[in-house]
Amino acid sequence: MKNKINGNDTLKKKGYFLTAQRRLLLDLIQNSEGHLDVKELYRRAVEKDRSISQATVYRNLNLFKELKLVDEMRLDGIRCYYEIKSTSNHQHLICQGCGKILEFQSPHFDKLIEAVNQEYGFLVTKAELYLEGSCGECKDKANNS
Amino acid sequence: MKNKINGNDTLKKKGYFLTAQRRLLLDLIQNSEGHLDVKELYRRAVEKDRSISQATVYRNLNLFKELKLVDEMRLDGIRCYYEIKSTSNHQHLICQGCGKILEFQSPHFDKLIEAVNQEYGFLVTKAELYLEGSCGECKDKANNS
DNA sequence: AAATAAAACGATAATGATTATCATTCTCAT
DNA sequence: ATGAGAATGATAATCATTATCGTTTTATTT
Repeated sequence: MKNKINGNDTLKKKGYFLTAQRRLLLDLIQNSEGHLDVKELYRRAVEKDRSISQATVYRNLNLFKELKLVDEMRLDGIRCYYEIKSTSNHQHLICQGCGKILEFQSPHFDKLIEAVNQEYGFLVTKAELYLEGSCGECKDKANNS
Repeated sequence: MKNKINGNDTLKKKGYFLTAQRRLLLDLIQNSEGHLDVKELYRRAVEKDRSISQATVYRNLNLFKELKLVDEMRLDGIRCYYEIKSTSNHQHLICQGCGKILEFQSPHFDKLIEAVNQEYGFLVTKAELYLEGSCGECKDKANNS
């Protein structure tokens, strides 16, 4: 699986250099299952490039955010998670039992955004939903104990 | 407006002391318009009690959270805001233009929670929606410039 | 291919928010 | 009033993130 991201093009088009570090980071984010936080991304980056710096990870995540190449979401109180920007605007469920992160989509969400716009005259540019609770398995476990 | 919070009772019932500092903090949170962050809460607390410590503010906010006396929400990437736990589960809009925080309610939100439960077997215990954008006024301002 | 200026890098110091520590002070049941 | 445990104030420690700075890359121009 090669780097299919248009990120490389986007960087150049906007006048940024396409460095080895940036290519590596975009690659890792794209090819990761699930959701990466800064620490985990750095860990994986170091495996491939022993000399890469944490500062570079932070710097470039901010750049990617700016260029809308990645989405940032705050899934627990502390850490941010990153994923390649996708067209489907799914939201996330965090299970407090096992820490699993589920993704979901719902027409209600879009209707909600619409309603906010119509009823309050508020133009939404970023929407992030944080739902915390128990996934099916953990719910059952709690009941059986 | 006196301290009508059942927090005082809750504290005692759970075996915590009802200290002057705790009373003050609950009072400030309850009687504040809008949304307080730690810094602002501390500022206001110091006005009333010159010797209160930041640590006490953090400590007790965590306690209040634990006892479900206050709600914590992360309205920008950095700060948390606190408000007395209310029965109406409203959500928040943050205007990027003027920083204003609006509250809103929508039946779509409850439907969303329901859908998550039914479709994914996920039991939601905490829901927080972060909507960022432009309020009516700031939207107009942007259009006229 | 060598020279160049701007951009990006690595290492690390600095910052800002939050938590932990500890000696002292309160709280409240006795 | 007294004493044991809880809470506080002051401050050090931690953790994530940002800023700084000297060096190295990058892409372009000779």
